[in-house]
Amino acid sequence: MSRYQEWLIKHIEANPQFITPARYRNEVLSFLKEPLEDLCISRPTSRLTWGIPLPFDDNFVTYVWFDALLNYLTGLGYDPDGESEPLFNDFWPVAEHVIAKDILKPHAIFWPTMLKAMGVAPYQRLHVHGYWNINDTKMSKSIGNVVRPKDLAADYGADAVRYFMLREMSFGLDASFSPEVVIKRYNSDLANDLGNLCSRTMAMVKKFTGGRIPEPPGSADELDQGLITASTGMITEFEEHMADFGFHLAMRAVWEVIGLANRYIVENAPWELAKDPARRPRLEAVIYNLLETLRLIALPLHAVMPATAARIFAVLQIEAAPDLSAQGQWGGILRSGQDISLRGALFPRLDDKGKKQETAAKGGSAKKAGDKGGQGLDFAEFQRLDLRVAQITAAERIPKSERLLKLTVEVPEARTIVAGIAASYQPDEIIGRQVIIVANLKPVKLMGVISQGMVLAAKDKDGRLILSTVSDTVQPGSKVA
RNA sequence: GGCGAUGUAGCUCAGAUGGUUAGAGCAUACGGCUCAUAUCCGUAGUGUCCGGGGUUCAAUUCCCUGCAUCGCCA
Repeated sequence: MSRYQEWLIKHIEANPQFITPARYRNEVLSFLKEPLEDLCISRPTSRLTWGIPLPFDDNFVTYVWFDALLNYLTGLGYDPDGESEPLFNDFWPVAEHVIAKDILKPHAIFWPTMLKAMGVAPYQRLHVHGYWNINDTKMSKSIGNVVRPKDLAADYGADAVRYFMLREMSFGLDASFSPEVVIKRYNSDLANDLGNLCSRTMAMVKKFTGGRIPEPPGSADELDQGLITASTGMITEFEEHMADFGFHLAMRAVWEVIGLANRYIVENAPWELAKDPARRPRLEAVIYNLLETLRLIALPLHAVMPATAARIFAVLQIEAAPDLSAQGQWGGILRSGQDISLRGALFPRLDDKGKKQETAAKGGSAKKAGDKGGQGLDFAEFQRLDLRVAQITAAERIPKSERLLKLTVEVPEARTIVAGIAASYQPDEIIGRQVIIVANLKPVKLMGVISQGMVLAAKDKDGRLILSTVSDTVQPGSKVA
């Protein structure tokens, strides 16, 4: 790889957009300041039971980081002898990679190097995103705090979920998911801002302009001009941010116009204009401008919230397929005189409780089993317990607490568990021990430390706690059942 | 242990090639409107810009170091 190090540095420097966001570009460049070592692409079959057999040696396989790139190439019909299929020639030159931050190195360094060595051009760009945390803890199958997109869509609607995902995460950084955050975003951005803007605008159409789209005004005052400039500017801003994978910024750009439109209503107070017949032309101009703004808002939203955008277009009686460049200008599309109306809210407000559902950690049927109680434990219920052998790798007292120790255990991934055993054990005497833990308890915060599980212990008659364990050493993380 | 990213208002994030009063949204408080999904608009804030050292006339912004979180590697 060292042979291509200089080339790669130059390529990244010459193409600032090659790796985005820029923080990851910097990360790669600083990694490349050190000499690149060659990597071994094979593993002996004695160590790796899976993998792709190497054609020239039965005792070795190759595996993901090397093999995956080859699949991308051959999947498109790449041929090393230059006889690649049209698919490859069409798609490879415009390919962009989207990855999580943990596999930055293979995609930013190993693969471009491999491609260069093969004489194949690198992909256009590499986009790096962070992780979704769940209630401030890692999403993990062993903790069981997994969020299922289908459940979310059922709870909030696919459009709302799509919006949330793109708006809440600053692309590149980690983000935090919780039902509370979703509901907050939903209510403030979708219900209050966008939904209510549509609602109040359409109500005024009904009340003040006979349910019809008014004629476009012949002139624009300062307020109108501000709205026009902002709305049309939003289209290009949206396109730029989307192209850069700045999804949250793209969303923000749209919401700035939504906010502006809400202000425009207050500043013009159509309900006042409606009281004076002489100001009828101004009233109609204001309504028209609002409808036109709604149309322009729905245009970029089509990419993110297709159903919502379609509904707005339907309300405005626009039949043409959404097209940013063809319809992104102010005016000329709404058909004056058309009867229009909106029935129902775009995004009915959610109350904190009503819609709030435990999306994490609970299997539906198991939840039922838990309700029975009292009559003894049925087997399904028992099966919900995830008991595992954990190896203690670190232990320390939690300041100001008499009972609590903060343990780091391997199951086999590292976890922090707060255990109330400080009265019975010194931290260093338990390091290295194996204990049995409940691995799928909901994380809780104890004395400011998040505990991901619970250590089982027996209580002696004098109140001393004796740690549970297994009778022989086993692999950390082994299930107890 | 090594490399790196991140650390800015209660929360999520912007931002400045170093230079007068550091920003936005949400949350909070108060005020206003009534077209609207108890929605909207306005006003008000608060910040040792992670800690410590250094360079400088001047650092939150540059350098060093420490701490915390996350990722990669060993």
